[in-house]
Amino acid sequence: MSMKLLIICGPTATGKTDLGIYLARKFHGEIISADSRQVYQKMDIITGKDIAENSEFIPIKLKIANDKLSVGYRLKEEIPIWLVDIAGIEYAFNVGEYTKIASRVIEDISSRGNLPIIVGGTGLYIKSLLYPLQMVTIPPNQKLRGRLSKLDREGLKKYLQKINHRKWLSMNHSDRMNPRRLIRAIEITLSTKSSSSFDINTKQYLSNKDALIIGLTLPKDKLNQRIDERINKRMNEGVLEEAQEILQKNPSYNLPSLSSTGFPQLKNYLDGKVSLSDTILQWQSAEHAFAKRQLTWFKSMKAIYWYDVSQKNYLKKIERSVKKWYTAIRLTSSQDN
RNA sequence: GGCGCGGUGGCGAAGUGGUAACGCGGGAGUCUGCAAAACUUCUAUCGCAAGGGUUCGAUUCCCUUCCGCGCCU
Repeated sequence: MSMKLLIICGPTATGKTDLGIYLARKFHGEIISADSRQVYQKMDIITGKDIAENSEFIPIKLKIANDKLSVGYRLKEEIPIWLVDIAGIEYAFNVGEYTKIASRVIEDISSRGNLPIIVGGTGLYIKSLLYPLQMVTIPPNQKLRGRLSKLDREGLKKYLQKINHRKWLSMNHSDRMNPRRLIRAIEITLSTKSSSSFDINTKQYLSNKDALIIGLTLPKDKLNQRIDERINKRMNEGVLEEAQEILQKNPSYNLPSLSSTGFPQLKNYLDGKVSLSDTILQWQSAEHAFAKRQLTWFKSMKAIYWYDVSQKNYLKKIERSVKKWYTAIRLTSSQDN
């Protein structure tokens, strides 16, 4: 038997979570968030978690590498949403950890006879679940990164060319100009040389997967309009207070969590550098740009079935095709089992 | 009415007698452990308010007009 996995992706503000809950209710599903920012605790408003505050976090014991992370779920309308609020703001969460944890959770849900539904807008996280074997699982080396971050682009380039010229040649123009990518490339070649720390236990858990990928989208102007409305809503819900509180507790600003869209803008306002109306405008256009990047990422995933959320019957259409997929017995691959 | 300053791409903003920095915004992309990140690339081609003049050549100098801002009466 192949394992069924439903995936809902798309840019922000298209109603992915609502759809997830709707489908979860129909098909005995549980949601696994694929969102690189909603993994952080406390950032409820700015990150748009949209889960009632009184919904408790229910931890689950799973054998995972890191004890700083608490794996678990929160309920929204009685549907579990996994992998939200699992890390502290000061923690640098990353794809590798996501892949490991999420795959365990998927197995867990599946083994209980429920349908795992991945919901999120972080394209890389979703990709990492679909093609886990290709993901090189070498953990970040903070010390090395610290040292390398002192080099400029030329320095990084020369270093990489020296230790792994083949890798350099394989990179495209954009990546060659990208310090982070250069550092990562160096990190990988050094670590592969020194030790055999390849962590291949990501398993082939999805090698016999049967995934249906649904993409939610909107015409550009409508999408931007929704984004703007959402930001206004967050302002009314008190993002400023939330941001203030976070800033007071986390003086170090180069945390991944604090690079979330909106945060730098709000920080500028709180520091008295920008007016409130400008802050909102800046946040809006940052969010528009983010949505655009999400869209270009998802555009390249050919397996996605797209639905325009502004169309009338999209819900029914989705439900119908999910039902068809979910109840079908997979015949294509006889190697399963 | 008089005097002064200014009118440059969607916005902000440099600049020069030989034909337009930069920032924002916008478009198109990259992507295998920071991905709501980081990075690449494109984005004024009868052009620099309008008209006239000087000049081999003016966005840049001169004159006039229009518009904006400030001050004065």
